[in-house]
Amino acid sequence: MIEKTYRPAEVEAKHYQRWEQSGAFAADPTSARTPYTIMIPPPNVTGSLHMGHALTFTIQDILIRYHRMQGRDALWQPGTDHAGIATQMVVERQLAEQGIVLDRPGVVADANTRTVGREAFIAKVWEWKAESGGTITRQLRRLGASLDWPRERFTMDEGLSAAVRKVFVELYRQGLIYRDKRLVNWDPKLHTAISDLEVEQREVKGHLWHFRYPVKGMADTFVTVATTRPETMLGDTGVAVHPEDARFRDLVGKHVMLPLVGRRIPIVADEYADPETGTGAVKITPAHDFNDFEVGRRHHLQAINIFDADARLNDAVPEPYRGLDRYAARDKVVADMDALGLLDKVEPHAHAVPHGDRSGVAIEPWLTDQWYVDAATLAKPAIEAVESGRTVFVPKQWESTFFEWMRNIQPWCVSRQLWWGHQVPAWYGPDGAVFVEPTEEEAVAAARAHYGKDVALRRDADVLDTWFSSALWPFSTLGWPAATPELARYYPTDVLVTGLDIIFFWVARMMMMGMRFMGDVPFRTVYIHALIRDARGQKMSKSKGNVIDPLDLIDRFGSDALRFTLAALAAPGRDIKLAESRVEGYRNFATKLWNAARYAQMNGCSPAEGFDPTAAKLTANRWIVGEVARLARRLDQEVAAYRFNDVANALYQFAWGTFCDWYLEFTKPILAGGDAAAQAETRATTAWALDQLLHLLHPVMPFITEELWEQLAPSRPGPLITAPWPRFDERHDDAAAAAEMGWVVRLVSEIRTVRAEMNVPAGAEIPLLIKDAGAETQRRLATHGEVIRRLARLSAIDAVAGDPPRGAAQAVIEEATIALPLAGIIDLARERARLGREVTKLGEEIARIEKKLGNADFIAKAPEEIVEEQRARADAAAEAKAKLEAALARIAAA
RNA sequence: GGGCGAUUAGCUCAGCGGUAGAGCAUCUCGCUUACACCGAGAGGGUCGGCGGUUCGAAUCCGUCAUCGCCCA
Repeated sequence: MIEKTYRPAEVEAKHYQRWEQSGAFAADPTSARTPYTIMIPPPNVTGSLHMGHALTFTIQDILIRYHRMQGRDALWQPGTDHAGIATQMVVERQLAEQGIVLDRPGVVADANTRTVGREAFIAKVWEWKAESGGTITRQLRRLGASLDWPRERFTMDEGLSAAVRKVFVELYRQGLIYRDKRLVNWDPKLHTAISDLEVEQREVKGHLWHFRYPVKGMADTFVTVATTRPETMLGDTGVAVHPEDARFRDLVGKHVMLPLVGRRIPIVADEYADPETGTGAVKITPAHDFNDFEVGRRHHLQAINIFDADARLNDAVPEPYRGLDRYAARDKVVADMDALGLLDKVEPHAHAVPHGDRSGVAIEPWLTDQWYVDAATLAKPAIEAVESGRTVFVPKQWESTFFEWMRNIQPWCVSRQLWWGHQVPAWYGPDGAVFVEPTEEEAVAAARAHYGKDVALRRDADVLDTWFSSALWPFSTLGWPAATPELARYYPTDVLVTGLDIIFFWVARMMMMGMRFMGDVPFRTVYIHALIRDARGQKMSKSKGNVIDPLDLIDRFGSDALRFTLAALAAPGRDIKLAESRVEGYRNFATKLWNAARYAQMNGCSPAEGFDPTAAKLTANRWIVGEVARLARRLDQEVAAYRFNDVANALYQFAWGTFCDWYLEFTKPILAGGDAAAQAETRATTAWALDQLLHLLHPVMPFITEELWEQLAPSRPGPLITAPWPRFDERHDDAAAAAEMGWVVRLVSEIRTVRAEMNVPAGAEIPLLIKDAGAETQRRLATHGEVIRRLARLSAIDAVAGDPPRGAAQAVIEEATIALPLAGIIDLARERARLGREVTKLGEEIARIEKKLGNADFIAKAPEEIVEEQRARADAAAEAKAKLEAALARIAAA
């Protein structure tokens, strides 16, 4: 017996365990079925489930469960990435609490601290991973995600690491990886280069300092430059002015004497200097600004590095400034310039300052030796793959974002100054010669061949960007470089699902590497979903305190309710504002479904062996069969178009509206009545329709549907998760039944409206009279009288030949006029007013349509069927209006 | 500064060339044995402004305004 209320917590744990243990999530490389593959975009191993995850994984799970039921060999590949910086930070912080610091250059251990070496540290990270690294994978289970867990991979696994080394070596040999000295985003706190994508611009209220630089050889002549970073002036090697700027034309080619330093630096003409900004002259510090670096290159200016790894001033600056932190240096430079009378003015100035997204400190453009991937070359085939449609973006508009980024892609700095990650497979000989090989043995052999003897080699200390390994994910997880059956079968995958915030991280890099090493796209479709925001549209963040925890919502409302909410809100191309009331609403929906199942069970509606829905005889039953078929077809279309909001809405409307509000109500008089055959057919149909609904809902609400599937029948051939997706054909449709039940619905609704407006007590049973009923209407009344009586709370239904009695409330339904004789109950004035409003409304509609039909251009140019439709509507409205006017006349006469 | 997107019922959003919709909220009535996490009914919108294309525009185009996001 189904309990009175649904308790998600127990049900969810039970079914997830059963599914997982029974192998229901497993792909089968040996099967003859067509594969359907989704690679999980690997979440960060340090991460825990947030709303963005909940959305993206709900969508992926819907797709996977749907296609699994469709009979596809579904592979949803799980795993996590090693998140170099994030993981290293977590473990470093833990060690710091115990007074242990990494033994890195510049680190001095005092009496209270011990140091840990590289190998020991890496061992600590693995320990941490074993203990705490499974958080997100456990949480994904709470969400119901049906990942093929035994296939779980980690980017630092041996197999995936071998793939990384192979790719690095091959790209190096092909000249697509090289070492270069360029400006990188340097994080002075974490002591590593970081990617552009890990840099966030933060609006900072700073100042614009105006410095006067004396022009050499021209007494009392100064060039005034404005800067937000005074301390960098110690590294200035030029001043730029716009070539068209008349104010400075005479100064181009001359030099200024850099104050405090005493360096003679040139004034150059470069379009980078904006005459509208600041003073129109701009100081150039090639070693510490990306734009200045380019200017410096164009004019052959020296690049003087003035910072060390901590962003303290180094020995390249005059003695008094050495060793100062950049902010202390700023104060001192400003004070010293002021003392020299060279500080022209200081203005408040709000500007964007790049910050490391992990460390939170201002990043420093810094000249270092790093490893680079020639991304522009790798991007070309990826761009072509999207141009030619081999990979398609949904929604399509994201393709332009992809192109924009890929066509302007910069060299990809892949080295990081960390310990946790894939160490660069490069070894250096005593003279600096580099040997890039997959293994140390091979490097040693290469060195021996090179030097003619064994020499001591030093391995490059850097590790690779986490995204380097993630980029290989679509094939490295399948066993590449080995030619596994999985690789042959599941690559290219069907769809990559991700949010737009991460489009470049995953999509771009996986595309580049997939094209290069597999010769084919990694995924045929890229589905980009929206970002989740809070109810007010703000980005969720811990600092704002507006984070909604998906696990908290699961605890309170159930996993299915959260999943349904996310699906319902996942309209393509729009941000999602999540309000808790929505989740609550869909929890109610789950309860509604639960209760509908209880009703079915209490009335003995259990699945009938061999029941053929197309052979049902009762109109109501034929109707619901057709409605189920219509819903299933609709869902197929919506899933194919990735319209998850429409999937959810169609299910909601059908389940709550069509099935519960109407069909189950229709079954009540039949099941309470006497006809045994009708009862048996109705029980079987109810059970059947409910079963179909459970199938159709399962991808979105897997837990409650599985539970009801189990409880509604004593034995089932298997769990719902592996049940085949329902398929229907035209034999399931019955247009006549649909028309007939539609009429019943309209009639009942009309009577209810009149009752409510006339203030008929809800419990009162009143008679219904029908005037001018045609043969079909009479037949329908005879067939459905009982249902109509019950749903509209009528005492009797009678056809009348003449006019209904005075003082009856009236309404029109098709050719018939219905009357509710309420003499003494209804307020005639009120009824007159009501009918009058109806007549006016119809009159307005008729006038609108007539105006259209009176337009010769409309008749001439609009499609025939549109014109016909308008005529039909005008006729119907005119007929209804005539009947209501007659009804009004009868009242007026009373 | 460049690009993208949004502006539709009190709120959150669908609809994207031919009758303005949903959920929530509001109001009225109702414990009619599946369900008060419920049922029945109702009210509420000149679809941001202006201009254009079209027989016809919430829907296409232009422009302005406001608000977001991304990139400089």
